[in-house]
Order: sequence, then C-alpha cells, then structure tokens
Amino acid sequence: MSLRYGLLGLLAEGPASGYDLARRFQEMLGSVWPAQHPKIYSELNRMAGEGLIEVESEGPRRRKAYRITDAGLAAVRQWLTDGEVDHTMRLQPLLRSAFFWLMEPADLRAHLDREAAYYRGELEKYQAYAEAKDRGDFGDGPQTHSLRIAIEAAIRLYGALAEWAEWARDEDPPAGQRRR
Amino acid sequence: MSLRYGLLGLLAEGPASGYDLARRFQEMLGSVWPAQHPKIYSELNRMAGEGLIEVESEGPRRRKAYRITDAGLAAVRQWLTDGEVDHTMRLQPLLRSAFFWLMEPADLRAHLDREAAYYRGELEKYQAYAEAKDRGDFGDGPQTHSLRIAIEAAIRLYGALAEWAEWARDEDPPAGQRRR
DNA sequence: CTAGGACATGTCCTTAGGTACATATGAGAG
DNA sequence: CTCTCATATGTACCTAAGGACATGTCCTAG
Repeated sequence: MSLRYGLLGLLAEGPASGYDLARRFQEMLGSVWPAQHPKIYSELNRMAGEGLIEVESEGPRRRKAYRITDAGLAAVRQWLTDGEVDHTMRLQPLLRSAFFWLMEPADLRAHLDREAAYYRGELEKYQAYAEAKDRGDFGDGPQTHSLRIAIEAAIRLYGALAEWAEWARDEDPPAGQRRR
Repeated sequence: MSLRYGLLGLLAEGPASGYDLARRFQEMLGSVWPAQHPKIYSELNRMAGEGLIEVESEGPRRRKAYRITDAGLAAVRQWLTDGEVDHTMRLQPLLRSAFFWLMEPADLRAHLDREAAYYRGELEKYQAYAEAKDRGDFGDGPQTHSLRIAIEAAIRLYGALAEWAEWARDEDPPAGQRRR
C-alpha cells in the first residue's frame, strides 16, 4: 500500500492530477519508490471510491485534479505514525555482489567501475539538488524541509554505495578465482 | 528474473534442495532480496524444465537436491556480466521521509529513534558477521570473499541509514510545523 | 508407541508492479 | 490548415511476490 500513501502524501501538499502525480513521483520519489502511470491512475480511482480523495476540478484535455479529503489526510497520518515500517530492501546490485566469484576478474572490475560511476552520478545529482534547496531555491516550507531530509538520505546512500563499489574494485581479487 | 539468478548463483556453490535454498536465501540474501518458499519451489521447477538445473538426488522426506547444469552456470555468468543492472530501489522508510512534515514532532522523533535503533541493530549483526568471516570462521574460498564484499555493502548501507536517522532526529524540526 | 516438531514440497489465490497498447485533446510550428 | 508533440487518462494483460493453506515424512522425547 506504499504507493497509495505516497500519492496521498503528495496530495496533502495540494490538489494535483494523475499526470502531475506521475511526474512528481518519478522526479522526487522515483529513486526510492518507482511508480508507473497505470498504477497511479487505478490507485487514484480506487481511493476516490473509498472517499480518501475527491475530484477537485476538471480541466482542459480531460484533466482531472484530485484533492485529498479529511479521511485521506487522516489515513496518511495514521500510516506514518502507526503503520508498520517495511524495511525490506530489494537491491539487485547487492544480490549480484554475492556472486562476484563467478565473474572473470576483468569483467568484475569493469562492472564495479560502471557501478561506481553510476552511484557517483546519482550522488552528484542529489548533492546539487540539496545545494539548490539549501540556497532556498524551493522556499522553506515544512514540505521542503522533509524533502531535504529525504535527499540527505539519498546522498548518504549513494555515497556509501559509490565508496563501496570503489572499495570492492580495489580489493584483492579472490585467490581461488579461476577461468572458465 | 533476479530470484532465478540468485538461486542459480547459490547452486553454483554446490547442490542443494529447495528447502536449503530457501533458508540460505533468507539468511544471506534476505535483507537485499527477500524470497518465500513458494516462489523458490516454482522457480526451481521452471528452471528444471528449461534445463538450467537438474535433480541430483532424492533424499529422505521427499527431499530433492538440485544441481546446476552447464547451461545454468552459463546463464548466471551471462547475467552477471552482460545483464543490465537494475538500480531500482524500493525503500519504504525513505518514501516515508518525504512526508515527515505531516507528522507530529513527537511522533516523528519517536519514529526516527526506532528507525535508528533498527539500523544500528542490523549494522551490528553484519559487523559481527564480517568479523567472524575475517577471523576465517567460514574458510576463505572465492565465495566467502564475495560474501564478504556483500556484507561490506550491508555494513555501509545500514551505517549510512543509522547515521541519517540520527541526523534527521536531531535536526531542527520544520518551522512551519503545525498541530492537527 | 505415539505425539509433537522440524524437515520438505507443494497448491491456491490475491495483490502489486510493469509493459504495451489505445485514445482524446489542446498548443504551437510550418 | 494540418501535422506533430506534449498533455492527459485509461485498458489489457502478464509476471512477480507473497500470504494462507495442505500434505507428507522422519526423528525424538516422553
């Protein structure tokens, strides 16, 4: 149900259409919780049926903007405070790492180089974002502050992963490594 | 298809039954790639049908041990070197963090305390594991070396998350915070 | 000798996630 | 005026994931 609450959380900032939500989800939450538009639209319809959100206005190009209801706001808040936190991680790159011994040393090195570059890239993206935010480019409402906290998490995570990949790349390759 | 390759990777170390694989997946990969036994058994059956693994022996209690075939070994190796890395993260705690502004400051503080404690706990678990490994408790084959790299990633990730949660907890709460 | 528990494999069913496809509409370029 | 592109919403369908339930088997404690 995380997508549901993610949408409610975004709607708590103000009315938005499914299209808006899809874009904002992608932009600001895409790296911690991917969501495609079909799922978003169907979830919005479900939530409208349950009274958690309601159609605020219908605009041009069939645009429907939704507004969160009191019930919806209460639902997100309850989820945030009482809902059990799901600590499940699903990190394919780490799953792969358990099987590095099956790779050729050269391939592994190349792989870790690419991984490190990827994480460095993400890290820089979020660092730039954080700097813009700290300069006040996005105002300083409570939402902005929360977003800054989320960005800080991304910075620390990608930083940790980048350093890990570089560390692993520079580690001695396993002694028992053998060619196929 | 990550589960598939995870199973093949484990089977590359030696024959195992579905039950074994479920336990080992849970133990050593559970925190980066959860897998329940129904999925494992059905995936094993599918892979047996495709010739990636084969039944090595049938033991007591209906136990069926599988062995990886040459085709299976080639498949994991190809996945490891040529397969596109999926960098998707699905971290509910970070999704939540974008909506901290909706929480009461006291609830948020309690939440971040629990989160920090959780991450510290995981961190210690993996640190202990790493120390045992560095002492040589598990031998020092190439698999062990890979596992050590995976554990190092877990240590760095949980360390980063623990510090993030503590940092966020001790941050000034957003100025615009308002009561319900 | 029997009851309970760990071992071991599976089915069933529901939901979540994701790709591909379909369609309508308004704005702007040429 | 028409073509194209971005906006905007959806359906259809497939696979992955996961909870609930069912069943068989061997061991051991009492």
